[in-house]
Amino acid sequence: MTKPFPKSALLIAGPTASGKSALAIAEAKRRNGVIINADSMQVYRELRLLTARPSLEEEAMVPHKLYGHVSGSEKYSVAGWLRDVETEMARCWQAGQLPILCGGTGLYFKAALEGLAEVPPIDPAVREKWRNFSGDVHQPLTRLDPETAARLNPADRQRIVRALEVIEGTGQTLRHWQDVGHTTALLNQINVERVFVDVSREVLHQRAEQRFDQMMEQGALAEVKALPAFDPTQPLMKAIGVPELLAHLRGESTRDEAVLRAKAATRQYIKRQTTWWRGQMQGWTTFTPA
RNA sequence: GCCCAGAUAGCUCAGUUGGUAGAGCAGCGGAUUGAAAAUCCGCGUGUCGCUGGUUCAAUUCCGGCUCUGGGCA
Repeated sequence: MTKPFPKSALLIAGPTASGKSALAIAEAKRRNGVIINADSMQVYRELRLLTARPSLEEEAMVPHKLYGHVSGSEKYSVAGWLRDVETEMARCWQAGQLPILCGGTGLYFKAALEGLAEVPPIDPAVREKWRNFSGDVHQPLTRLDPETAARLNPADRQRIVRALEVIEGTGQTLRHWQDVGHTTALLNQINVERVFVDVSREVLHQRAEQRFDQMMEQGALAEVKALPAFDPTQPLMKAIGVPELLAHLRGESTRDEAVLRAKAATRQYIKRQTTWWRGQMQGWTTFTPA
């Protein structure tokens, strides 16, 4: 009887511009680690600059996975990410390396720690139908799935559309699938160390704004200009800076206005990330970089 | 120097026929299960430029001053 090799993982989360990547690199060097991206936007190939992906130099220092591995034309989401992470973690353990999940997307960490409802795949035609539906969507949901409709704010179109595609695509309510059970959490039975990089709001704002100025100097406009004509509903088209800079390129705002708006969007994102970890992610060790 | 306009929330502005004021944006708080850097909900944070006068009461009316635009010199 051989004792099973104790599997471990290190999770590094924190708001944007908190210094997660630097910590991840230091830990990866020290502990024979592989950095695995846990950020919903840094997966997109087309946006290295605007998503503040680790630089080529940084990527050369220690192994980095799931950065820029997805095309912006794909409909990537938490489910795809879970599949990809599972593969990468298995490879790490096989090679005797420590997986280090690093990123700022709360939902991704939550899904990895707690699992995800096992909703069967939904016919793309059904998804498209509701996503492109132009009228009120709350009414139809009230008819098809009154319980979920009552639960959701009538203005929360995105969640309503999801509930609609689930009830129509599977014949069961979203609530049903969520109650039936979750996938086994990826990090179940694994020795997990959770670190939340905590930096004061004031410093985050200052760093994020400075960082956006640097992005502009390094060619953020060119990056946006080079984007293929993706459907505006593709996730990467909503990455902070993309809508703002596109509006500027269309002549709808000055460069300065676009920069100010993108910086404001970054501050608002920092606030939502902070709220998420405050409310959803109890039990993380906080770490404040020197 | 003179004339005109303006001065109200962090910003851009609205408003009060005299009873201490409200929009957008910013900000702050919250929610969050296949788009999550998404999506949604909640919250005004104020010497109404300063200073006298009239008035029971002035941010509002009147005078003076300061500052900022614009015009005339």
